[in-house]
Amino acid sequence: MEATQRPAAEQAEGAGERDGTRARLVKATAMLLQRQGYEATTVKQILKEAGAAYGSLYHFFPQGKEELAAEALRFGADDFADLLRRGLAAADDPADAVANCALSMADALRTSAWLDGCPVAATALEIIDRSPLIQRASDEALRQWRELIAAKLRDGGLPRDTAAALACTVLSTLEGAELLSRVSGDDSPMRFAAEHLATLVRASR
Amino acid sequence: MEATQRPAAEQAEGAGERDGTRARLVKATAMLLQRQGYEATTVKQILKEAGAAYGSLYHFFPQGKEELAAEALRFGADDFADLLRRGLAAADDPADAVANCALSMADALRTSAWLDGCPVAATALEIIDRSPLIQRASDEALRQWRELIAAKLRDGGLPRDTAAALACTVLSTLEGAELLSRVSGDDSPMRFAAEHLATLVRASR
DNA sequence: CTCCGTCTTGATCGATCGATCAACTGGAGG
DNA sequence: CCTCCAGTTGATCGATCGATCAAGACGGAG
Repeated sequence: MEATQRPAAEQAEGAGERDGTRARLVKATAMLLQRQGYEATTVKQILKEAGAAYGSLYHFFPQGKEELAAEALRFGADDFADLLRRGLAAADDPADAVANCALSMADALRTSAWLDGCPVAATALEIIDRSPLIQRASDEALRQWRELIAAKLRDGGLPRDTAAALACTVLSTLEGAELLSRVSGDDSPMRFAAEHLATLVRASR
Repeated sequence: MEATQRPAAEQAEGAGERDGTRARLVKATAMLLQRQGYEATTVKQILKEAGAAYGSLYHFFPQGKEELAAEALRFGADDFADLLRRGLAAADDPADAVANCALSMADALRTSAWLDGCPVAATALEIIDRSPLIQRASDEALRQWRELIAAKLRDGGLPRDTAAALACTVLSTLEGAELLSRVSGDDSPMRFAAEHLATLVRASR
């Protein structure tokens, strides 16, 4: 059985044409998970935001909210990966590149009234040991982002192991600075992170 | 055998709190908030964990779960502050002191199966813009910890502003590294943070 | 046209949520 | 002895949770 037949029009590209019901569900869920986490996000809220009905959700995601959330996290992860790629590509010097990422996040946070940051942090923290499916999706997102940063550090001349460890700390600092910024409603933690991460990267070569 | 049924702590010493039902509620709530956040923690779970009944909760906390959670966050914040104080006091050099804090957190996480870390992070992220009471308690906790770190950096000779900014990033990195460690079930992000934070502090003087 | 699989609709389900409340307990003070 | 009341108990509330399902709309194939 090689099933998987879908309308070619909707499967073709992820972007472009107006979204189908499935895509709208994923998008709406990704936004809600990013802003208020998993438990605080209700199915009703998702359906309203996506303009869909109950049955549609369970048609595309037979396992319900949990399966949809895992898919939404993967969607959000790709989105955030793009932000990192842009920030990293905007400077040759890895130190400047990392600082760019932090400043991009500071911008996104400020202009969204401290709502839009990392798409998995809130969900990941509350789901630990409660949903293997979602925890796994979160873990993969974080590893994907780490690797993006590590690659830039390697290009900058750092040895493989050094780059991997440093990339891990860079991501830690970005995530933590976002927490502090969102809670306090002030982007200075994010801007301090930009400055200090540049210092740290320079000190590591 | 029938000597004293009550702990001697009943003697009121002004503001001293007895280790009674109220204290048990706060303690149980603090633990649950730390591990699974606010929305995932149910009142029933709290009552079972604390060995209390519904009425007792609403007797001590008329505003219910939200009021109890805010109190529990303050309790947990003091607990975590003690961990930081011990880590910071264990070394004269601020760089070593900060690394100590990270390693202490790594220990606590590993020995608790990645459950016990920062007592406010999970709750803070999901509650943003949903409960001013709890968000305020989270913000105050983070500021308290920042100030503990900043004081150590000032003692190490850093100017006031420099110390404040650096303390902010130190706490960001600790929080983010805990996120990565808990999600991946691996304390290396926390240990990398220890190493890199020491490097960063040394590079800042 | 009919047939059939894909997708949508919303009423409805049982479970569980946070919260309320009247009844009760036991020790302190008169 | 009695009253008084801080503290406790658990049944019960209405609301809402995530999930289910029968019914039907829609469009392509025959």
